[in-house]
Amino acid sequence: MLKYALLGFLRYHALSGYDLMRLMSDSTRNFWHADLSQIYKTLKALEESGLIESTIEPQPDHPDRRVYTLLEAGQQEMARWLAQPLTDVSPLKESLLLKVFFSGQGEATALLTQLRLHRDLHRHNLEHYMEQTPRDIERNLAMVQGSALDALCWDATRRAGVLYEEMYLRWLDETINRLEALIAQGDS
Amino acid sequence: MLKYALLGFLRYHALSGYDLMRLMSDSTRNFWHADLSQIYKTLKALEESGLIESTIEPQPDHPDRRVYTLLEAGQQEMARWLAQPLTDVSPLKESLLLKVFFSGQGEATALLTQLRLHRDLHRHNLEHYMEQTPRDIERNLAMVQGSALDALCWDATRRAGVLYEEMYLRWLDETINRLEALIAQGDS
DNA sequence: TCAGAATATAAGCAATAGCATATATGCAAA
DNA sequence: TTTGCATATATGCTATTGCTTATATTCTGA
Repeated sequence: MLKYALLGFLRYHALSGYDLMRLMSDSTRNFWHADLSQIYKTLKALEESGLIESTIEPQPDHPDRRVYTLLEAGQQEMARWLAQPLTDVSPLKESLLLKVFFSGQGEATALLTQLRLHRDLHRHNLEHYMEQTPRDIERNLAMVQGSALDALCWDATRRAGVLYEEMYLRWLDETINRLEALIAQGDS
Repeated sequence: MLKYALLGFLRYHALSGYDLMRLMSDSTRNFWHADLSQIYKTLKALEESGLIESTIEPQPDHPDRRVYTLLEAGQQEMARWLAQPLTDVSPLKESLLLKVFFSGQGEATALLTQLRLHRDLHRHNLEHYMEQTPRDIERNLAMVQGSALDALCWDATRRAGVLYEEMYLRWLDETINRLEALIAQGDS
């Protein structure tokens, strides 16, 4: 679905590969991301498919950039995708939970250390989504001249990031408490 | 990381590809999953790498099954993986949120329909994690003769699934309310 | 003047994923 | 007897992912 993420952003505004990478990093990172190499490859494939086109644009103080613009075919493809209902919950992959699941085979104290580290990481993420991401979204919305519905949609996805991090922190606290209690009992 | 998921289960108990598929479906589906074809391919690769071995086991009322057993090298590889700290939060990919993000370009009412559908899907998932998954986990724990720490770890990951679904339902309610309010204002 | 960072583009390649397809055995219900 | 489903194994193949690597321009600070 990287294709649609790129078409989606280009539907707002002509952008370069590097712009797209930064937009994703700012605005969608809690639920979508892509490697820069993947972005360039997919842009190339989209151009070869006739959905977008590009031109080289010199810049005064930076290297030249390749700016991509959505073509009518790309516009229609994006509209088709948006109209298409999503009927399944997408399955998640979560590395930490996989490790927790099998950590009964390891050291409870090592798991505890791991969970404490992740609590800090998630705190940091939460802080970012509550403080920096609203600013990034506001700036990016202004840049693409988004509508009221755009604003609601973008903020709703940021809000999902906030709720997710809060949920994760609650789970981490709970699990750390359970582990501490088990260790205190001498069962490991 | 499918390799480690498979090694992890085999560390408890010799199992077939089909057993592993069912164990994953029962116990880890909120944070890990794999296609059956991938499971078979990975088991084959693990056997070729000398981490596991297999034997064919006839069954009275079912087709023969190939049972995989962990070798010492596999045991050590799993222990190495468990001891290795996970220092990054794994980035998520969430198809619905990607669609929500770009739905400012579509119809607010179509998005509303989509969100209502997902609310039902997530309710169903939550019910499953609260009712069926504890039974599956209890049965599977008994089968592998898990320790108290195993029980805590397995239940903790189920609990993460519960909290995730509750969070998601809360987010869906919130977002549906915001959309309804926007539509009532006539801004879309 | 040079090094480091930011900006900017892009290919190589191995690993992973996912869907489709194929084949077979055995049981239960119509 | 036949059909459908569960059980069970496994390959083909395309798409996607992710990490590495490469190259270049421009600016800033030491």
